Amino acid sequence: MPKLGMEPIRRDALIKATIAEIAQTGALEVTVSRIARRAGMSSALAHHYFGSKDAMFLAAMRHVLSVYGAEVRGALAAADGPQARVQALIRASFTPTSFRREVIAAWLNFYVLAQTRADAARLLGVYQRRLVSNLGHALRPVAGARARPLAEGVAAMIDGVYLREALGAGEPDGRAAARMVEDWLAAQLRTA
Amino acid sequence: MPKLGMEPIRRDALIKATIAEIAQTGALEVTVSRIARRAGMSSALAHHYFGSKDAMFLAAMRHVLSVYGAEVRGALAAADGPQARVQALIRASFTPTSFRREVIAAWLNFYVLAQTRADAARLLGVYQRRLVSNLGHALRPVAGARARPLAEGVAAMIDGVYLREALGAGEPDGRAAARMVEDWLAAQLRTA
DNA sequence: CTTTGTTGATTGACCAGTCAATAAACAATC
DNA sequence: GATTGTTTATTGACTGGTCAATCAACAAAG
Repeated sequence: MPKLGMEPIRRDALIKATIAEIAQTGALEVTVSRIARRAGMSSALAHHYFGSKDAMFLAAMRHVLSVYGAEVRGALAAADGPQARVQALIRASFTPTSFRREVIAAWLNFYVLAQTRADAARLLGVYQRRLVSNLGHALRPVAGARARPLAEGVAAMIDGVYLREALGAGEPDGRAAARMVEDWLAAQLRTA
Repeated sequence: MPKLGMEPIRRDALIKATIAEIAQTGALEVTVSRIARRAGMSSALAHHYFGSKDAMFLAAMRHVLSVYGAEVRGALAAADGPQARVQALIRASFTPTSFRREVIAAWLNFYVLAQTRADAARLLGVYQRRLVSNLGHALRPVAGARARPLAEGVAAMIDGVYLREALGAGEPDGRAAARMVEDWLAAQLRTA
């Protein structure tokens, strides 16, 4: 039965199962056994590949963050000019890939984890600062000295819209969410 | 040793200890024993008064939400005129009472809890809708038909600023946070 | 002596992590 | 191409510990 080269497949399955399990049962009740069962293997194998439950959490976080990071880079590469770059950054946070119940739930749990776990906080901080930095640079040609505070406002707005969608009843609407942030930013830019 | 009339005192101590413990150790590792010890009693007594761990969580949530609700009502009562009411609503979310690391941490954990626990979601939903509703009514005289979408934007902004402060390194600065939301709203109102 | 407050001890369940054992795939040697 | 050994994949069974919840018993106050 055992086939070689299973490691990457198993790791991937476990990471996805971890995210799914966290989203479904909440971080309070996730167990290695449940994750492993969802990923179609024994809990012993999960330990074999990740060593500990904590390591699995961290790996899952890194996965979510790297997917998001890739999306941002892709959108930036395709953007032409300052306005387009700002728009790309905002919309990248609300693409169908990232803006799904499951992924949103993962982000929420990562926020909570980052409150007490230093490594999680560090990981999250990197991405948060990068977003503000990216926004700041993109806004510089348009807003000059106001670029930095504006970038922080946009970042806050993105997070806030994220939250409300995560907790709202209906299906998350990425297009509407992005438009909201863009509208608010546009109004800011129109005021001297 | 036993003194009569201890129930309200014990309940209060347990609720506060629950919040403190969640903030300190994170929702993943809270145990009834730790909470009870922090509140100065045995775990058996904690069960005696609340019946279950879940009930303690819910009671703690209700406490945080009721404190916040009282603050909002107080601010609204003292406000005169539409602008003052909007300002009061925004600032009430960032008073020193509510805008402390510990309370922020509690809110974050409640958000996560609300993803999987129906009663928590219901409780949170009531307060979220009330905030948007309050903001909408206060904005009506100033913004007319735009009041509702503006209210949703302000609410999102409040949540977002909350989040970023909760995860930032420095001490939360409520005054600056409130000013930021007010500035963004002012810019929105200045555009037809 | 009943009500209220309080705890130590106990229980039953569960969980993270370990380990020994098995089985396939691969590789080298004869 | 048969033999032998090595690596990788995989699991069932086990362990040490912890936790939520229960209970019996005790102490004060009315």
